[in-house]
Amino acid sequence: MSRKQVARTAITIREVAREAGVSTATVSRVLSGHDDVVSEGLAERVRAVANRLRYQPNRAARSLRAQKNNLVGVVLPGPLDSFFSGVLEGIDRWLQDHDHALVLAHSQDNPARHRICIERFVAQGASGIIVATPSTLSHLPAGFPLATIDCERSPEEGDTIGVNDFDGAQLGIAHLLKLGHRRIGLVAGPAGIPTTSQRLQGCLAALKKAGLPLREHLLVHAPLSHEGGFHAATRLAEQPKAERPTAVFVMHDKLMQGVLRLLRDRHIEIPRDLALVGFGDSPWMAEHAPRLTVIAQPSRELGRMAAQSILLRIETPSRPSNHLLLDAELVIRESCGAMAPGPLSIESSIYHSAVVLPGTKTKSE
Amino acid sequence: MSRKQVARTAITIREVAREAGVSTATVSRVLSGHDDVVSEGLAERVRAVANRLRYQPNRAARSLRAQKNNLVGVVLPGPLDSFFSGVLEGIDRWLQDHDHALVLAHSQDNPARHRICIERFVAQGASGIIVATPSTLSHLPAGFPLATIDCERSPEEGDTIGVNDFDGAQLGIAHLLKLGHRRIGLVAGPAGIPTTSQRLQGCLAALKKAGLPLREHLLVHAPLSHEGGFHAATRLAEQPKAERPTAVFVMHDKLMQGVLRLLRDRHIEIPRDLALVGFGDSPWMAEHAPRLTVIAQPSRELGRMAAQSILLRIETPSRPSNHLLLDAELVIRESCGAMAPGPLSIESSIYHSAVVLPGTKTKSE
DNA sequence: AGATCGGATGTAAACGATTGCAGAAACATC
DNA sequence: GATGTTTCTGCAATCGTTTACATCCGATCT
Repeated sequence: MSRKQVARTAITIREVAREAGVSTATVSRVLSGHDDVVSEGLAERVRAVANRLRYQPNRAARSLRAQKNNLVGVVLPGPLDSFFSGVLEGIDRWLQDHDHALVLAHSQDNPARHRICIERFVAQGASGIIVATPSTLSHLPAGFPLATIDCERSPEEGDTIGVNDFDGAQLGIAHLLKLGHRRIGLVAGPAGIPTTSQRLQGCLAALKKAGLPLREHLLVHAPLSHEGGFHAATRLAEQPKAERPTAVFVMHDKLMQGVLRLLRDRHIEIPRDLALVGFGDSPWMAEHAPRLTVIAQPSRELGRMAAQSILLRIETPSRPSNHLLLDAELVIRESCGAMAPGPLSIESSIYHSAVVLPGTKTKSE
Repeated sequence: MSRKQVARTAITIREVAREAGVSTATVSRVLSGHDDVVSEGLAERVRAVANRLRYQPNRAARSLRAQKNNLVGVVLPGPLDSFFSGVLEGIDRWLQDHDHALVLAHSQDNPARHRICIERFVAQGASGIIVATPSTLSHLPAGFPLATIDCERSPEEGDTIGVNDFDGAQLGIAHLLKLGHRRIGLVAGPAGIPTTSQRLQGCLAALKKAGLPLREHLLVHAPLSHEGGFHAATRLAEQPKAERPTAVFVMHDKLMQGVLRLLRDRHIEIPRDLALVGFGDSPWMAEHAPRLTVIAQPSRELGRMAAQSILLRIETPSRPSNHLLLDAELVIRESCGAMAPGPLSIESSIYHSAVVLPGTKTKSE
């Protein structure tokens, strides 16, 4: 009688209970894993019925009762570059494997919007929030589960996960030193932001360790843009010949392409005329001709750790906040001459190419 | 008496009601916009109290009651390239502006995972789903609000939003023809997938319109990878000199870098020796030296339309499914010689560069 | 004046899942 | 056989909102 219409409403625990001839309590106990108090036979029967009916517990009801929905809010800046894409993927993967869902919001690099995103997450009752945009976070309840990625924050505001920029930069310089370079140009991001200074300090430490001084005229700061990189490179190229660097460490993805442009304009060939090391994990750097040696940030790993942290904190709000620093990695490719450029190995990937006639049918419209 | 502890639980509608001296029904009516039946004075008082207490309605309860949570699931393939990032941003923006939240899941290019993602969304009671990975969708309830982006599907399964690859490709060829090129190399994706054939058909149409035949030996299919592009370009470069193309249309981001590599290996200079047109909107193509002329897909727009569609469908499940095709756009840059390469304009961006002393303090540890 | 109407507010029943508590068997112990 | 113990299952309250329905009250109409 009740199915005079096609069942438009999802099936509930009550229907499973009725069908199996038990109470809803029993069904709940079986399906929620508290089945250790239910006799095995019954449990089996209930499971069978639930399965047959394709029963899916209603999340809203569950959240209401449990006073927590398994949602984790993630706030990212506007356009997702490869770094944030990696982070996002890492977060997603961990959350999916741990029965949580990822609610995404772009702050669009707008502090007001950023604020709104966070407030909305709190209002929606998100269990926790992961933020990857440095900004003020004053407006969330004290003790709210929070993790920040790669943005320096006062440690008392939740967990922080970051990249060890200092050691990463050291790696880059050390590599160049080992290849015999002594005049190394440094193209850094804008002074004053933590990432820039960490990386710079790493460079200095590596130089010092080798007993070399910093040549101040070989250090250039630039805003994080194509043009920034271009002009920084210009400065280096305009040094008197004897002072000109034999290698350059470009400490940000966004600066690299401008640098490359200048090198091309001046017919400076990599790695013949100049060794080059980048920082970041944009895929294009791996496929650029020549392929660029870089310090790669473990972006996926970063996301994974952030997700892990936030879940731990949700579980145990009182646990002391922890602060992770993941190591960056030196990926040696062709741009320092440390690896022969060589031709692409054909066997490195399955490929095919064929000529096809233009008669191929495709449904138009 | 009730606040012997710090208020750990969020405040509810009941507290607002008590504080304002009215019933919960009244509060609900005021706050949910059905305040036209409530006298203005009371409504004002209630609003004031709610505001003072920073009352935020509980989403879970609301969802449970309303039988719909305002969540839209989005399934994307594994690593987010710039296209999908744009799509995602477009979706997010629209949803944020329309009181819905974006729940993200990566399918990691894995059909099984893809299936799981969708099932999970359905189980979580998502109001609708947006999919951008072509795959089987058989396992979702008939009539479930669904929108697909840029993957050809049978039209009865929800709304579809796509790019007009046909016209886009025509645009690219037309541009090259206008510049006087007659031998145009075509580097296409793998045969058999809809995107490839649409673009190819567009090329043919443009050639036909100009009264030119397709030169079959100048058409090469390749798998979507660096190597694919490299080998395709190799084929073209190995044509007898008289047959060698004066321009090449590379119809996929992922093929472009391989092509560029070959050109560099053979010292073929762009645009002097060869004109080049790409397809896609990867930022690196805009900043590559030389900057590449491309057919750009309106990725953000695509996302926006998908979100808009899905909300309309959620609102009116019965409405006829619609199918959008957005136009791609020709972005003329330097790689065809149609625009003088010229130096970077300094005034095009605010920049600064400075030499700083290494003494800058940064907190270590 | 009494009946009627209509506007403003409150009452209480949903929504679906979980869980403390109580009750009912089944079994052991004295 | 009565009582205690254990094991299993059901009852019913609960989470916070929304909303159909009842109620109340003042105003209008006859």
